[in-house]
Amino acid sequence: MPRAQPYDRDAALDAALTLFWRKGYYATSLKDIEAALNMKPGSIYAAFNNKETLFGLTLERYFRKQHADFVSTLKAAASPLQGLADYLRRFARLPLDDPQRSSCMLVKTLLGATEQDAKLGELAGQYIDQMIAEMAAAFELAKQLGELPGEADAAHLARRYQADLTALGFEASRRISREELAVSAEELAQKIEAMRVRQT
Amino acid sequence: MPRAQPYDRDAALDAALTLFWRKGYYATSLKDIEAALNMKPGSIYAAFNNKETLFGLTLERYFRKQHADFVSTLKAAASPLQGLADYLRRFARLPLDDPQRSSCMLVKTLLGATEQDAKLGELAGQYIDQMIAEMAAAFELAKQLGELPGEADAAHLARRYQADLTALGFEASRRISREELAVSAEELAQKIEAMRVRQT
DNA sequence: GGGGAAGTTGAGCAATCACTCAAATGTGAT
DNA sequence: ATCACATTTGAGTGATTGCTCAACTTCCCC
Repeated sequence: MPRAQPYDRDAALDAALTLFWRKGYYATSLKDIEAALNMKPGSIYAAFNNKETLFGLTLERYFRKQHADFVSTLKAAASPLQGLADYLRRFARLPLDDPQRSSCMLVKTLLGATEQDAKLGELAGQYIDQMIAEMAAAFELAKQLGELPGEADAAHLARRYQADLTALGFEASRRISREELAVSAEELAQKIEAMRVRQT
Repeated sequence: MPRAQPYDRDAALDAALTLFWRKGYYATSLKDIEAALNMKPGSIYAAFNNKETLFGLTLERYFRKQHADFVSTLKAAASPLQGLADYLRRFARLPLDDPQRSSCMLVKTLLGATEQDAKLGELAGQYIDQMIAEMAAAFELAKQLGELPGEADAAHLARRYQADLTALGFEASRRISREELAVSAEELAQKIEAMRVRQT
């Protein structure tokens, strides 16, 4: 008896995102996907071409969310450096069962990718580079606004910032209390704020 | 025509370690293992029980190496804090094609583990905790030697140190120049050294 | 109300997965 | 020499993998 209700692409991609984020590309089987999307194989392939393409779509979706989140946090802040510090502190406020605490999907994908299908790893790497570029833009803006000294290396600061974020995400993925995580986030945030030149 | 030369357990485990480190647990097939160890399936199962056990053995092997490396670096240093700083700087000196640059195997395993076989993830987590405990012992020793102030939180410092190390390893896994990596490592190392109280 | 177009279905494809075991053979004690 | 034991072999196990497709149902336009 074919022809159930047509699928909801947004809902399906969200479900796939949750699944892939949690289990990773290799450990997720099409059976898992069928169950999570409530779709039969034929429909899945008609809609998303194949497993790899579907994963790519979810990765892009994840990136867009993270990117939008980062940008909106920066815009809401009083200054670039303040926004960067705020973004770090937000990590500590995430509830223990928040999916965000299960480590960044881009990092997991990059680390889990093998050379045999390097596409996914490269894709994740590109998205991470885009995030870093966005961070570098924030540091650059801070320079232009006089928040940072003129000799500051925005590109380097951005790479370090992203690495700190990765490390914080890794800490969060361990069994750690919110208080401990908050202390770590606070330290990193203050390190950012301490870079601000005295506005004499 | 059976019965080739008997296998060399150490060499086999080293080969398996390299393979698993590079590709991860799920993406590594028994075909890959057969080729890397130059053993047929029967021999592999006679020697290592199954794939999961073999992976566990390689993970332990990896941990032992990392642990021994850390401990010897600390012992060679003039003081605990100096040793911790040295260990960070060693990262930057690794050649670009060193397997160590492809991110810590424990971290990769922890992030790649799913709940369906959580054993491997838990195992990796335990080894990481042991590394953190070793780091905490170093910070504690630094306190007792008067290198650190009495109110320093060794456990917290160790967790942050490990997170920094993870972040550095992640930076190293990206396509990054040795110089850039050296700058990051130097920053982290100086952060450690800056904690030293003035020996008046 | 007739007829494509679009889309879902689910059985089943070849390939691969982790894994097994009877047969073959080298090894060491007698 | 002989024999029991230990160990490797590799074809082959059933299960699962990612994926295909003919059949079918619903929708929309005429």
